[in-house]
Amino acid sequence: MTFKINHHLKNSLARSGAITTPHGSIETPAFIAVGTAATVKALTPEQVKSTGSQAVLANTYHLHLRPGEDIVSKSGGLHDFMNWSGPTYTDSGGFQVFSLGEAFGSGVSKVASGEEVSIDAQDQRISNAKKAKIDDEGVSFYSHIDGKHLRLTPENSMQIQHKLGADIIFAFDECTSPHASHEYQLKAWERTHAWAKRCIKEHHKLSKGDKSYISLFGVVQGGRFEDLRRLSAKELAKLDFDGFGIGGSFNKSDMGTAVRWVCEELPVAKPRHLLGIGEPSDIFDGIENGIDTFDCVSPTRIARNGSVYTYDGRKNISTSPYRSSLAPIDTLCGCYTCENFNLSYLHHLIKSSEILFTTLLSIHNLHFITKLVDDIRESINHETFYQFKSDFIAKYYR
RNA sequence: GCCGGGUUAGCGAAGUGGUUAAACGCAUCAGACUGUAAAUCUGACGGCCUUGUGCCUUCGGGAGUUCGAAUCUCUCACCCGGCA
Repeated sequence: MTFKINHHLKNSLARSGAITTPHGSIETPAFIAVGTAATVKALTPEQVKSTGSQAVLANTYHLHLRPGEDIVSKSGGLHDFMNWSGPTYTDSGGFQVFSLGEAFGSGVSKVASGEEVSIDAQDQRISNAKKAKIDDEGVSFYSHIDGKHLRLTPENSMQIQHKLGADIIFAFDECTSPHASHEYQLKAWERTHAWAKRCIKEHHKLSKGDKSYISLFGVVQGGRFEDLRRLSAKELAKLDFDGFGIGGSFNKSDMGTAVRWVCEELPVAKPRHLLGIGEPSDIFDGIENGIDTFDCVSPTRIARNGSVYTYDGRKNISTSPYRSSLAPIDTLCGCYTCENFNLSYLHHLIKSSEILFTTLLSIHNLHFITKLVDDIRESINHETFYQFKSDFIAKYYR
């Protein structure tokens, strides 16, 4: 993998460039479609490509559970298995440490509401769940499919990811809650940092000296704390990573600042991926503060739940106002769905539980976000970023 | 015409003499969704308002038995079977 920067936006951390992998290039900034189980839900690879998506990110934990990395490997690896010829990423399973552990049943997700939730209340709600348990060696899970006891460590996360064979893989990390204390975040960071070193060692062993094949990104943690975020980035920067992911669960309000702290410490020449973030305002803030790539389930998930992005904001088109609308989702959108179907039809498909709606709305949402990031890239190249951002945000959040 | 079964919220349906009817589905109407336990989840769903520990209404219609009836009796209406 190589990374080349084309243009730095003046007075900003933002830049445009390209990541080149064995399976093709990614023009950055870029939005990476999420295909957790080796499929972007509801879409064929051709449809994914038609939305403008340049790469797909799959998940180590989920593919390890089902069908198992050996099956994927025997099919020729992730690319052949899912018939996606472009670049691929795999997440390490680190997020599942969080979503099946601390966040299990607590209502806390990638982005917290900002309301403080007491730890006692959280413990109460999740006390009866068989949640993931973290120790310094690794993490014990209980399969959400059959309850079987499983274990992920930095070493086996690397082994699994090498068998899956994505172009870019992530170090195994601990994603923490935004409600966690400084004391806990420090402890978690120390663990994640130790794991990072073990991931590099195992990755080198598995690569057998051929580093051009699979690239490894380290994951910055540190929660909401500036000192820990900077420390994490600075220390990871010293290690032999090909790029970096920025992880953790955020409060909406400190999304931009946390990213800036980190990107000010990371080496300029290596790509930075903001893990799991993808709302329009967050994408602008991330890019402005130095992010090159994003992945997020939001476009495809909200599509399956009846919501769409438009230049006038997010809308739930399963609601009654859209029952008889003859307009497309967005008159400014050039996606397959907007060019061929009106809202009354899409509303009807949703209300009838016709599975086609999941495909049509996913196409629209992926196209929308991908196009937005494409336009942002152009605005960086033309030094019109700030005007583009303020125009978009003013209309979107009006 | 006779015999039997039935009629509870927009629909289906629980409740079959004893707090305050309407559980549970579906439909409807909203809200949520950010490295996917998610085509999912949450809430509202007889009426009214001043939104409360509030008021009113309601088990096909009517009459009766009873301290007390959606529940038992009679009667009328309608629906579904069966037999003529």
